[in-house]
Amino acid sequence: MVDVDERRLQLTDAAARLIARAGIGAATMREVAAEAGLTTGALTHYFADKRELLLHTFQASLDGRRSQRPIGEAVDARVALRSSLEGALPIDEGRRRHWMVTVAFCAQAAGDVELAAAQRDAYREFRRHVERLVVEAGIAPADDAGRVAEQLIAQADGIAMQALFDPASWPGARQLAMLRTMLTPLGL
Amino acid sequence: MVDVDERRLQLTDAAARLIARAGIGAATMREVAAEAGLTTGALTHYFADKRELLLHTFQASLDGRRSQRPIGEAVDARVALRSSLEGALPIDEGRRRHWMVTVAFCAQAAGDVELAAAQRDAYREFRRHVERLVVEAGIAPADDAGRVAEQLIAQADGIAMQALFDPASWPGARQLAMLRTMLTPLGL
DNA sequence: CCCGTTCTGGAACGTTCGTTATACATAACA
DNA sequence: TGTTATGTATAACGAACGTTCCAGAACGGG
Repeated sequence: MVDVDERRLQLTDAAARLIARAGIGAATMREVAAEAGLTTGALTHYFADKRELLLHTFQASLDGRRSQRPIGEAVDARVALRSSLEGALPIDEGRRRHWMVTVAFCAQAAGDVELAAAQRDAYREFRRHVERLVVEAGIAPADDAGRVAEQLIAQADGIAMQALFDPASWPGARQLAMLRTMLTPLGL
Repeated sequence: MVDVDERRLQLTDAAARLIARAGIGAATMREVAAEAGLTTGALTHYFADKRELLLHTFQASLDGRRSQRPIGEAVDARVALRSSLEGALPIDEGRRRHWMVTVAFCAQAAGDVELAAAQRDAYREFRRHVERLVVEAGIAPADDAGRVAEQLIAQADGIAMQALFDPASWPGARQLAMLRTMLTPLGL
C-alpha cells in the first residue's frame, strides 16, 4: 500500500528541517507531523515514540550524507577523500542541516547510552571510510592511516564548528580554502 | 545580604552539571533549583526566565574556562598557547562539562539570534586570544596569525568532537598526544 | 463486492513544563 | 524596635507536551 520507508523519510526529513530552522525545542510531535503535512496519528504509526523519531532522524541524515559520497572505483581516491571531507563542512543547506541535526542529537545523547552509542558509531564509521581512502590514495602507510584519518576529520570538523554559528565570517569558499590549506601538506 | 553573583553561580553551576549528566532535557527549572539545593522561587528571583538561565549558564561556563588560562607575562607565550588549546579538549570533568553545555547551548541557539550571537562571539573571542598568543610566540607573522589561530582552534575542536562521545577510544593522553602531533609542525 | 488490514485524522488524557502569585522568613536601616 | 526591602519556599495556573485511543477512510485479497 504505502511505501513505509518513504513515509518515514518524509517524517524524518520534516523533523530535520524543523530542527535546523528553529532548534530542537521546536521539533514537537505535532510540529513535525504538520511540517510533513500529516498529523500525530500518522507520526506515531511509524515511530513508537519521540526518542525513536529522533534516532531515525539522525540516522536518515547520516544516510543522506553518505549517499553523496563518490562511489565505486571510478573516481580517484584523492578526489573521493577531499570530497568526503568537504562533505563535513556546512557550506550548503543540506550539509548545514546535517550539522544542526547532529548537534541537536548530541545534546539529547548526554545521559542516554543508546543515543550516545549511535553518535559514537557514526564517527567510527566515518573514520573507517576516510582511513580506507587514505590508504587507497597512498597518503600514509596502512598502519598509520587511522591517525591520519582522525587528523583529517578533526580539521574538517573544527572548521565546521567555527563556521556553524558564524556564517558571515565563514562563507563556503573560505571554509573550502582553509580545508585545502590544511590538506596540501599531505599532498592533496 | 546575599552575594548575588555567588548565588547565580551556584544556580548556573547546577544547570551545567545537570546538562552534562542528563542532557538539556533534564535541565528543567525545578530540577536545576533542586540540584542547587534551592527551589524555583529562588531560581526565578535571579533569572527572569529559562532562556536567561541558559544564557548565563553558557557565559558562566565560558568564564570558568577563561579563568583557567595562564595569565600575565610570567609564562611563555608558547606554553600559554598550548595550554589554551588543551583547554578545549574534554580531558577532565570540567572541560567535558563545558563542552556539553556548549553543545546544549548550540542546539538551543538554532533559530534564536541572540543565543547564536553569544556562541559566535565566544568563538571570536577565543580566536583573538589564540591569535595574540600566536603573535607573541612568534609562530606566524601578524598578518597571518588569524589564519593560524583558526587552524589551531579547528584542530583542537575537531579532536574534542570526536572524543566527546567516544571516551573509550579517546583517553585524555591520546587527545593530548594527537594535539601535540598537530602542533609540532608549527614548532610547538 | 465484501472483509480484514493498513493507514490517517482528530480528539482526549494525564503529566510536566515555565511561569506567576502569595506567604513567610530574614536582614538592613531608621 | 518598627518598617521596609530582600530572599526563599510553596502552591497554583494555564499551556503545551508526549502519548493513547478511536472512528473511519483507503486499500488489497478472496
